[in-house]
Amino acid sequence: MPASDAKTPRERYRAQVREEVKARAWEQIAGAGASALSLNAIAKQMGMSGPALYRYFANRDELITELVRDAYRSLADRCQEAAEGGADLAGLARTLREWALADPHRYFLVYGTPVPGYRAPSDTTLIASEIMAVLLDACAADEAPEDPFDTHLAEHRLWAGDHPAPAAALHRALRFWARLHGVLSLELAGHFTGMGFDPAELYAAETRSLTGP
Amino acid sequence: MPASDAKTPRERYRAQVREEVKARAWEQIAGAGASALSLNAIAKQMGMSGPALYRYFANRDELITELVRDAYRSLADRCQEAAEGGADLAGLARTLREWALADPHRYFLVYGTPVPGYRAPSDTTLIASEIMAVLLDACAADEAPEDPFDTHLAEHRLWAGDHPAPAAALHRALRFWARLHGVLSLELAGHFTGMGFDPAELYAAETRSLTGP
DNA sequence: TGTACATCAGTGAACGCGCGTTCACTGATGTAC
DNA sequence: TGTACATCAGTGAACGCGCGTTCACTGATGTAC
Repeated sequence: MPASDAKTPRERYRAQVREEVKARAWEQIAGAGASALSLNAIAKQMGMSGPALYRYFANRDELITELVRDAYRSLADRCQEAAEGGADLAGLARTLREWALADPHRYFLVYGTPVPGYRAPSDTTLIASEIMAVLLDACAADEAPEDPFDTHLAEHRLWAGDHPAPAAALHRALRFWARLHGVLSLELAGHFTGMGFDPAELYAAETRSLTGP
Repeated sequence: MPASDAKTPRERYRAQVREEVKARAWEQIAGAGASALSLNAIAKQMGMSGPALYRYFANRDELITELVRDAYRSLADRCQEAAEGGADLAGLARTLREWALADPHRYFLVYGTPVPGYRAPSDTTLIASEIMAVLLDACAADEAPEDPFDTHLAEHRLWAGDHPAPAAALHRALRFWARLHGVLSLELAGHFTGMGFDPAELYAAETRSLTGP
């Protein structure tokens, strides 16, 4: 029997059920947050008994891990697509915002308050650095004035791996994350509700501050 | 009997126990997050039976509300002290960071992922606007170049109440929140760990971006 | 093509746990005469 | 100063709930000869 990607019907079925479990899990997270995620509740919603899920996930933590991985993966994919489509920093900023607004709980699962008692798997770091690479490419294409922080980064650039971007570009990348994340998480956590201005405008202004003169 | 602030021994005792309950609650939040807060566990830790706490708090939600209020209050106080001490924007930025680092969970309770199923009481809005007023004072003292977002803010400044700050100052205030919050929440959620650079330096760089040329 | 066997999905009962909350109660502390 | 009464802190038992997880099992689906 040669090595093959062809899936047996059983494998296909397994994958299908796993996907449905994850879909229900997202619905549940959307309703009550990640810490309220319950295997029993998901099973009930799918018309199965609780223990049945243990055929598909070793335990609750493995399910959460899978969700975090998927969330991260989807952001990385969106960023790479955007970059291949020729997006600049402003384009990446738009991509990030669209991704975040499309599903705030997915955003929070990755960038929000850490889920108590949950330890992220190490391979999410890999995905994070994929995203960072896309961002650094976009940052390296631009020029920025010198800043004291640049000299700090010039000596602390391990996190950039072997990416050839100059320190000023690293700084731009961090600025990108911090500024956009600042607007997004305040907005998604509801801190702008009732204030009357349009968060999208603030997001746009912060985006300009990254790419402007 | 004239109206009086003098507390009876019983009142003093009640206040004392309430404070200890809250202190234990913070310890618990520090360990497992706000959504894992348990009245029974707090009671046990204090050497009392579970129902005893219902003498002091109507229910779990009231306790959380009290914690949120206290957290907000303490930040507002720190900001006002700083402002009275003549702090400028950079000084306020330092105050915010010190407050956040002193107790990350307290920070998250206010600015982090919303606690599922919990609705913040309306009077926290009042405290939030106290903080905003301090910030606007500091922002009004400075000048900044025109930005398209300023014109948006000029027509959406209800959130600033009757504060006389010009639109550019409102913009600076929002920038202050968004940029500093961006660094802080990424840092506190652990997204910079292992990257090798010093988050305090990034925070400082972002602070400069608020007050610089 | 049919039969014998292995694999695997799903069930139902059970375990032990901790939760928020109520209730009727005891005992100590304060108040009024 | 002493006695009678009201107030209130705290207890222990109980209710109903849902959780994650294990276990022995049934029954259907696939595989090998």
